[in-house]
Amino acid sequence: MKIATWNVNSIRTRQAQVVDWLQDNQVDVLCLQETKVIDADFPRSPFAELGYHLYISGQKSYNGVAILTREVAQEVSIGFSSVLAAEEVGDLDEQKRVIAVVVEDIRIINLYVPNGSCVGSDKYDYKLTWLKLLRQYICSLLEQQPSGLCVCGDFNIALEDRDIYNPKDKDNHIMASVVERQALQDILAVGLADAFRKFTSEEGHFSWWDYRTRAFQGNRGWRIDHIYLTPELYELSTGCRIDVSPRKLTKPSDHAPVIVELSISNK
DNA sequence: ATGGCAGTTCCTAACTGA
Repeated sequence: MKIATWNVNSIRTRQAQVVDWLQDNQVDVLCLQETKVIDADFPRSPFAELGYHLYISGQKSYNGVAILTREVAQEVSIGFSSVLAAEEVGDLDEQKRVIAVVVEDIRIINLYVPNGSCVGSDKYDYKLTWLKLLRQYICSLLEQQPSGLCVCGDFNIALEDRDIYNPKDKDNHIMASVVERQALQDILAVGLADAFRKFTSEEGHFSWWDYRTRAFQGNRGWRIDHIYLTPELYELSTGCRIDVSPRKLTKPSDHAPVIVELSISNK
């Protein structure tokens, strides 16, 4: 079973690239972030024609998440409020950043974590509040999913120095600050492990490169797109890689897809 | 040190992203 995550930075702009990628990479589940489109305008048919079922939660201009699955999902849940009480969630579901499905008894959670803008900004506070709620959300789902969780998406956090091309002086930098990293560590401590780092320990592997500085040409990137697995699934994972090839295309997303393979029989 | 690019809408300017 193959599960992939990809921040496409507008599904309407990237539609053809995603279709091509799906044809070349026969994944069972594809989690998309930053679809940037309301549900009514999501380009469903090109993906349906490839045989995928679509589960989407979008909004105008910003954010937006979607999951494409080969098999019909056993369950679909949108937002934190599908799991947590309304008073806990507050307004944190207004931005469409969370969608989950159950496939092969595995719950696959697709996240678009807030960027946070600058350390100390209102958006940074929002990111930290959001991450605290995410921990509650994952804790609740852990209890009800004995077969395991796959928590993936654009986390907008590089957890370790080896995940950044130039990690110097990043303690107060957005996506690498000490507080953000600790917030993510607190989430992982509930029982999640990084699939990518099971197979690759060296530095120099990234999933995002800034458009503005021609960062991709020099591989000046960050690894901020992650796939985290509960212990049983982690043991069943047989590979995890970042596919940089779509980043080389004309008009690419600034992110590359990440794919994990699990040794689970496909029905 | 600064700004660089790309996407969207309130579309030829302003915003958000990371």
